[in-house]
Amino acid sequence: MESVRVRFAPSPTGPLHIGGVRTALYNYLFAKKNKGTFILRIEDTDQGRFVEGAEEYIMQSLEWCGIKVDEGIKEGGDYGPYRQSDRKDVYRQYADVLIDKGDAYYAFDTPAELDQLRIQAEKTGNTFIYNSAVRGMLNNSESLPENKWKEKLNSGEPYVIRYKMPRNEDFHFDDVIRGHIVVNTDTLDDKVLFKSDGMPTYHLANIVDDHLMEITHVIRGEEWLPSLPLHFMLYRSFDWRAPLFAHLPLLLKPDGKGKLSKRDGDKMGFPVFPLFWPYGETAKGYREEGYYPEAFINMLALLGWNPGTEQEIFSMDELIEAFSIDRVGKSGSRFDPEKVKWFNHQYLQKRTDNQLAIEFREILRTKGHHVDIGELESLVKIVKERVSFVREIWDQTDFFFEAPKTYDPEAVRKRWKEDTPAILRELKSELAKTDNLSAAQTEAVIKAWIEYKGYSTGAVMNALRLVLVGSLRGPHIFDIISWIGKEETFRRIDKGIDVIGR
RNA sequence: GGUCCAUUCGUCUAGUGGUUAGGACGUCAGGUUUUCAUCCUGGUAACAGGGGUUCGAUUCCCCUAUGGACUACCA
Repeated sequence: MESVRVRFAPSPTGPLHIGGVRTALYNYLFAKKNKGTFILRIEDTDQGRFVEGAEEYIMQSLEWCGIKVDEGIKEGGDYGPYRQSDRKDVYRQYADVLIDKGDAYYAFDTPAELDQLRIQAEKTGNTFIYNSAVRGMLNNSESLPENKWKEKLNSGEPYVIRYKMPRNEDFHFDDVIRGHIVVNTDTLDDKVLFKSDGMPTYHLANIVDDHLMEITHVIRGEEWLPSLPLHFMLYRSFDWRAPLFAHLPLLLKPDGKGKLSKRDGDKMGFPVFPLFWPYGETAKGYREEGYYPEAFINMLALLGWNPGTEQEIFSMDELIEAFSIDRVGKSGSRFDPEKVKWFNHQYLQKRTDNQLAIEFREILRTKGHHVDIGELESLVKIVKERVSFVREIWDQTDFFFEAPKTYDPEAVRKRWKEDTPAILRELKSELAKTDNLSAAQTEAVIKAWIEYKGYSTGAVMNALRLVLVGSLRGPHIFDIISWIGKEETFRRIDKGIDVIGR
């Protein structure tokens, strides 16, 4: 049995967005599920759109996501080079093969001339298609006499090589996700295969490389579906066996219209990139926003694919095990930023207190607090289930580190009565009698005391919370007292009485 | 405009020629929590429309509508 080889083939024109990451992920899952090879090929045949740093960004993004490349620029492999600009020399000979076979030809039309034709066609409500219908009237080796076009060629006049799309043929082919598709070749055009700058276009480079790299399955975005007939046609012309194709549905904008684009992130307040992109127009990434790669990947995997069971939380290994291309949907998926947060919450709960303490310690440092890791573990334990992100731990625990500076006026109005200061002072002296202020011990002491005195539990507890936290929020009050200690508790009671007064 | 693709709760989706059309996110309500959040329980909400085929269509076919992709010497 032939081994599976798939490739993710982005073009380094900027940061990879989540749609691209998902394509990479599905390729990876498919490869690993089938004990195959995942290849990263950089398609940089358009020199004009090359963006510095993009290639490195792509590799780092995959790494952060836990998508491991088997063959690629950094990893090496037997089918390199893995960057198309480094393969420049291999493409021309294949274009020539097509010319020799009569399946391609030289064309000398300038971009300006073609633009003109398109504009003219548009005026009459038509679309200009460079194909068998007009080929003979244009400036190419099909229309010109042989001596004429050879002369142009020899004189160094710029030219492109175009594929000679057959006339009026119903062309049948299959897509793993879409099924059987039939297209009449008259609706297709004579695509440029080789550009005047000496570089191949996507179509040629892609087919040649997939063949040379022995790719068995092409899994890519749906935006390529319209050019699939051309690609199959090329395989036929070369007399190569075509790989299987699977076109993934697109990711759509959360608010409705159109496919998700790189600009949507900042516009709608959620990241569309895995990592921060520091060049040009800067854009935030999931990593910097505090998402775990496992959560990000889990969400992405389920956007357009489902396991057919009700399981939702998947590790990468579980995804590999469960993945199947037949369970990829046909329609576009609207990206929902809310659901990623939920996934992150799930993954955060699965982390150990020690891991979270280490992560939180970094944030604490930036706030100027240096706390023993053991203490942080006990703190994290108290609040972890309340948060979805590590950075939110600070929002839930700021009052553990800093006494309240202000007191929520609304809470004061509702919970601070005439006799509150006196009660709190009483409570203080009651607590002073105890040395052990564990949460359980504190709870026992306070509750017994409240009962003995016949006070209202709500009144005491809320007032106490108010002086300790500054507002009516946060975890159990006994946990707070236990963590900050007796002295700090007393200081806060005094300060609260002093500031709130009466 | 042309070509191709798609269409189940607001969103991601399961599903079947006969189901109370299932789950998750969100949302709402109740419970737990002396607070807030979490959590638990419950509710809300969908087969785009019209024709067929059929004893019966959400499911199969056609049309329409809507959405999307492509329509470059970009990928």
